[in-house]
Amino acid sequence: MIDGQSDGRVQRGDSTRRAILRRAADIASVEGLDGLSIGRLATDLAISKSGVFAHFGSKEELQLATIRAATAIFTEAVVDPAMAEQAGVRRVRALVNGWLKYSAGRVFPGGCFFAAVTGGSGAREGRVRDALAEAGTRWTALLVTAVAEAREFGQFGQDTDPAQLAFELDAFAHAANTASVLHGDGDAYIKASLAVMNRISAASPSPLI
Amino acid sequence: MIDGQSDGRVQRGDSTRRAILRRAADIASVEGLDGLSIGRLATDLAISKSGVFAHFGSKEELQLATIRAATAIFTEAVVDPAMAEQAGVRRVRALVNGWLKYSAGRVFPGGCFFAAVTGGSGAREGRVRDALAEAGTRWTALLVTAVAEAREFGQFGQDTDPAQLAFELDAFAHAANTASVLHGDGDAYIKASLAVMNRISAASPSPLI
DNA sequence: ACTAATAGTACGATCGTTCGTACACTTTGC
DNA sequence: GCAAAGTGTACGAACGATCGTACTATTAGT
Repeated sequence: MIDGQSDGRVQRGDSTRRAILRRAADIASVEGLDGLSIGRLATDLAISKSGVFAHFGSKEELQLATIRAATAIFTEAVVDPAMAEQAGVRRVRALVNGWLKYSAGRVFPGGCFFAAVTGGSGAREGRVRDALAEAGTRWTALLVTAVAEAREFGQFGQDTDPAQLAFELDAFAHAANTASVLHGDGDAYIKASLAVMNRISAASPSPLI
Repeated sequence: MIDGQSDGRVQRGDSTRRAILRRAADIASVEGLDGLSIGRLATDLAISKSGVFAHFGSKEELQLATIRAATAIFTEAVVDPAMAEQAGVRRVRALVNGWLKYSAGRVFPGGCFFAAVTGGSGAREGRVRDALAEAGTRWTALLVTAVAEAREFGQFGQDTDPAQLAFELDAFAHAANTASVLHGDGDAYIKASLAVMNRISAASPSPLI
């Protein structure tokens, strides 16, 4: 059959693959990408170890696939809704607030997947680190672009540096994630929201006239 | 001999113990506290595995001792110099700028030890996570206190919320650390410095009169 | 029959941990 | 002063478990 859609075997394979990756992303968000183990995944999902292994061929490939899966989940949870907003400051708000909701709502049990995984894999060299760096770069670029658009629309002052503003907003969000995960401090999200609000209004054009 | 100082055995033991912990902190700052392995430490330091093990009795105890050692290094690098400054906004600046220098200068090869180690150990339960949480709490409290003092001195407006301001300053610092470690982005420290400067001057009393 | 997904088995390596032991040093009793 | 007893550090070997990976069946869908 030419149409791969209707091969039940492949469908079954895709389904278990998805299950593996969803579980892998959850585990990694708590224990890091090195906390992943093929044997443990197999036990958790009641699959044979070799069955899990066959899907990826190596642990590094499993880690990379996990990063891709987590990226997709993140995109669906944060990026897509924000891109549905109109460009400009509304989208900037949607991105940051969506991120905060994504972290607070524990889309991954360990909070933000990338924040959890960066420590422990972010300082090493190799394809895993590169993939993480690229995911980070894409997110930053998205935020910078959104800010730049808002400035073009006159919603931020001309003296606003998009990269700088994006850096600060992202910093607030990540700080809230860390505080929540490590200290169970739910107020951190309120602090972050407040900081974001104030920072955005501070960047509004001619606030003093 | 009553004076315990002169027991050559203990001195030797302390010296190797320090060497183990220094190396352990460096490794953990790159690979996380789970990346620590007794066997690897032994190999790196040309000590027997059991020799390393004997110093701690369990891996968890090694991890806890590593956290304590890293805390001491951090305190010496960041806290002590800042506490030597006069209380108030100068000390606030010294704390944050000292932290940035500590991160940029790679006192630990993986950047900030605690940032690196929190992902992967921060979301789990147990004594290791508790120790990390406590270290974080102490640092935050230090920063909040410094801000509160500055406000008492009239260096920040009365409407300044110390916890909020501390949260934001700390967020900038950590964001710079992450960007530097993950993307090799040295400009992040400049962004963070700028953000800190602006945020502090925004909190200065009556800036618009 | 052919193919794709999964299972089964086994491998070498490394993990944390537990032994018994050797050596260096200190303290004690004579 | 000097040997005996005690203490602390480090060693080497071995343990059971788990790791990633490599094979060869087996099962199920086309």
